[in-house]
Amino acid sequence: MSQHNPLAGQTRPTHTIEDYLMTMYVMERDHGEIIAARLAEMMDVSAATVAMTFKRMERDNWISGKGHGVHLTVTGNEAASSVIRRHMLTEWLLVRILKVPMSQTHNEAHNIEHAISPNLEERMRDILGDPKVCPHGNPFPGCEGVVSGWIALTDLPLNEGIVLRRVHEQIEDNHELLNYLIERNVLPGRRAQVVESLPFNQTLTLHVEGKNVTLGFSAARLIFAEKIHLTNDQ
Amino acid sequence: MSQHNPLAGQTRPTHTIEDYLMTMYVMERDHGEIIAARLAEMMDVSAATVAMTFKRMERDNWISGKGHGVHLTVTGNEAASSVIRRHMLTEWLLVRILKVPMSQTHNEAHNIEHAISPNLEERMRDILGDPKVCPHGNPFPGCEGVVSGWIALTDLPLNEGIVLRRVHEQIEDNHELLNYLIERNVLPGRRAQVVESLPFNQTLTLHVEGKNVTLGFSAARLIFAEKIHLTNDQ
DNA sequence: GAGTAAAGTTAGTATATACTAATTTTTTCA
DNA sequence: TGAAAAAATTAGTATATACTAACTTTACTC
Repeated sequence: MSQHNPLAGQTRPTHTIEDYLMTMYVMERDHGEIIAARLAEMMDVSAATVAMTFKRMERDNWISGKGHGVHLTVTGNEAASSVIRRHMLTEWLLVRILKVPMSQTHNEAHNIEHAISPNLEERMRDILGDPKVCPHGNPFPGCEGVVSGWIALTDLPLNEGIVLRRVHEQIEDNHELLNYLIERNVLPGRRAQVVESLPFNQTLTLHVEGKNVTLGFSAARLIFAEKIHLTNDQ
Repeated sequence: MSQHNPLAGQTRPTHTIEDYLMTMYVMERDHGEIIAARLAEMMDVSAATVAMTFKRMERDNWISGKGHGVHLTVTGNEAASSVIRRHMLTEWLLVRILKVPMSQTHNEAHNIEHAISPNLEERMRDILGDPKVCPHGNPFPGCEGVVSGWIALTDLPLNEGIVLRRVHEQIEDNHELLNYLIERNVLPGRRAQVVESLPFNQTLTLHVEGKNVTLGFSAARLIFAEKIHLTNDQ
């Protein structure tokens, strides 16, 4: 209803549209283009539903372009950035204040993010100290620079000291994998080493907190770390 | 969709249904019966919409009975209690942790309450110390006893020391009135005195924090206080 | 008890969101 | 380039939620 007037671009998107915008934002950020079929998979809806939703989104000026040329408009980008910020701030609130286990923060935040007003977002930022990355290490929109120096596990040299920094958004949506990682201390801030890489097997072994964890390349490509420099440590 | 199966009673109600349940719960608690026309006014929807929604609610076993005989089922009561608890815990979180002004907590919480999972509710209760009333002094479901001794301003003797305890839910939904009260320190915990009552004029004057505030009876009936006893003070 | 006012219902319409099935369009690759 | 695979679209259907307008039923009062 509110989407169907000339002010649509200014109006807050529905929860559903906010979900689409978030996913599309990350897709465009990482791959440069938006494939509706991928979106359908990630959001667990049919391709037909995505097509219909795209029509409404285009009508309401969140996106423009057709087929593989779809991209967020300026308004769409702002709306996506907004909901992603709210998501990340909510995650911090859950982790820091409410002591919600890391395995659940993403899912809980996914419900709450849509219900945060601009005023409340401001209050959260105040209390939580204006973070630049979410608890999983993914950057706030506009803070991509903070993470650009972090290197995928698959691209790191063996047996070198590293600090884990980031578990990509795509993993956050995979509950099983995320739990697997959390239970094994594959988490931002932990010191680690890549001790083995078997490209022919598409696996890699990480040493964290005294134990070895074997990861498939598909996951390892989405986990980022920083080399420990003598001058820059923590 | 989820409402349309045999497990409906077990499933979480939609946001809309949760809103209806909350309002109906308070109505039944305070007036013993549910009048659809009142509900329509309070929720700012047409009577026809309420009628249609009641049909779905009856189908899904949240309510039973017809016309003035409508009431919440046991399942409906539980669902209503649940969302009211989440609302009140959210209000405390906003007030205590995020320092959101009292004038906004109700409205902000009204969006967020629907997005709180049972696990998160538990975490909130832990962190917030299992409160028995919301920041406005309204009782958590099952804790009505805590507030039953509090007396409406209209029923208090003049010039006697009192502690304000409760601003009724009905006032929370009236933004203008709520702001008027908050700006004048008519808030739970404040000491006060009823210094004048003019039934012929349907007004009453309260002395709070060094100033006089004149209230219409319709509001004063919905504000409750406790007499200051020498033995039981705060 | 009759008549009005209040409350409740029904009919018809609209939008957001989803689905399946059937098609069409694009891509990719041999 | 031409066929198979992948992606996108259209058609038809369903549900939750809302509206207005027209009616019916109930309740209250003189």
